[in-house]
Amino acid sequence: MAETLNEDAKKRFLEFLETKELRMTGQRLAIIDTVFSTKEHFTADQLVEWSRKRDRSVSRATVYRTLPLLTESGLVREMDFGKEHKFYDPNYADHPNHNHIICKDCEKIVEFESEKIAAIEDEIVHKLGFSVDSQRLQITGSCDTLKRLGACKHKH
Amino acid sequence: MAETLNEDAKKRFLEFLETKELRMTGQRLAIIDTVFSTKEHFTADQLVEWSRKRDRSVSRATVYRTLPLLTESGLVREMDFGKEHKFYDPNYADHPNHNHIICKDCEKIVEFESEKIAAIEDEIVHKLGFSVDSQRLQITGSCDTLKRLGACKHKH
DNA sequence: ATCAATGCAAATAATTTGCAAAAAG
DNA sequence: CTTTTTGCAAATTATTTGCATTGAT
Repeated sequence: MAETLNEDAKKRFLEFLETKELRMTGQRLAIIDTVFSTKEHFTADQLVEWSRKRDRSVSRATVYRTLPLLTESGLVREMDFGKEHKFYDPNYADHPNHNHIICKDCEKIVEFESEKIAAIEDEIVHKLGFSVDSQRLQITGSCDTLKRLGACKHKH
Repeated sequence: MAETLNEDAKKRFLEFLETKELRMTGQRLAIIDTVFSTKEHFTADQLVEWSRKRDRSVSRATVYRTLPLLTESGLVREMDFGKEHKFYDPNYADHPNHNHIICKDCEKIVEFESEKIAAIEDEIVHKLGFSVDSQRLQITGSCDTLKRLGACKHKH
């Protein structure tokens, strides 16, 4: 979980805060560093827990107040995989157009990109009189193990 | 709002209920007829309201207990457009693979299908060791009016 | 100094659930 | 008759908010 900090993403978020004339605080820093030190999808609750390891004073309220800033910046995206909680994906700084494939059984998630799909989308959307801002593509299916063994629940 | 009943979708849902050995009740019928008489996306709350026009005894609890049956049948899909409420899309009986493009300003939604996208998805997903069960593609962008006039909020 | 940001605890709002009564098969 | 389904009202749970205080600039 404690991977290397994505310096670029962090820098871009700090610029975003500056542009909006928002202040840097210890709590925000702890949250930001947490978010950009993982490539995992996380829930609001996990973000509270992890951020508190960096700064014990981070409150749930501040996390909930920071999440909209993160999504507004475009560096993090809110994802609904049909589970009880929303998930947040911190990988949009590096891969602004990536998609998700989720195993219906074990819930393993793989991210992938496709120029081809993006191009076709663009074409269709233009014909419909729109232009594209952002897209999200989620595929649900069966992973290898599920196909092979008929089950794969709870990890590989 | 009161369009023609989608008889096929209704029939398929009744079969689904039978398979699961669930009983037909007046309330369920009112809800089902409501769902398959519109092509609009609706919220749980709207479904309560509309169903009550057919049968005043339909309670909120029953609607909430019926929605999971509808989604489980695959004839209706839960959609998250990033708004406060979830939406339900009753058009999956006729178009099991359709996608959505949403205007970021007026929130106009257009549904579209693409064989090409489906084929590429399939190819990529196979390479990743998965097979496709279902997919959801949501594009956010600007509609014609928004592009032309710089604004289009609240309808056209 | 000034005003934004915070933690806390209370409020909100969608959804879920326990239970006794009603209705389906 | 038996078992499911219902409405009601209370419970649950994620998220939001008011407010007095703290902290950034």
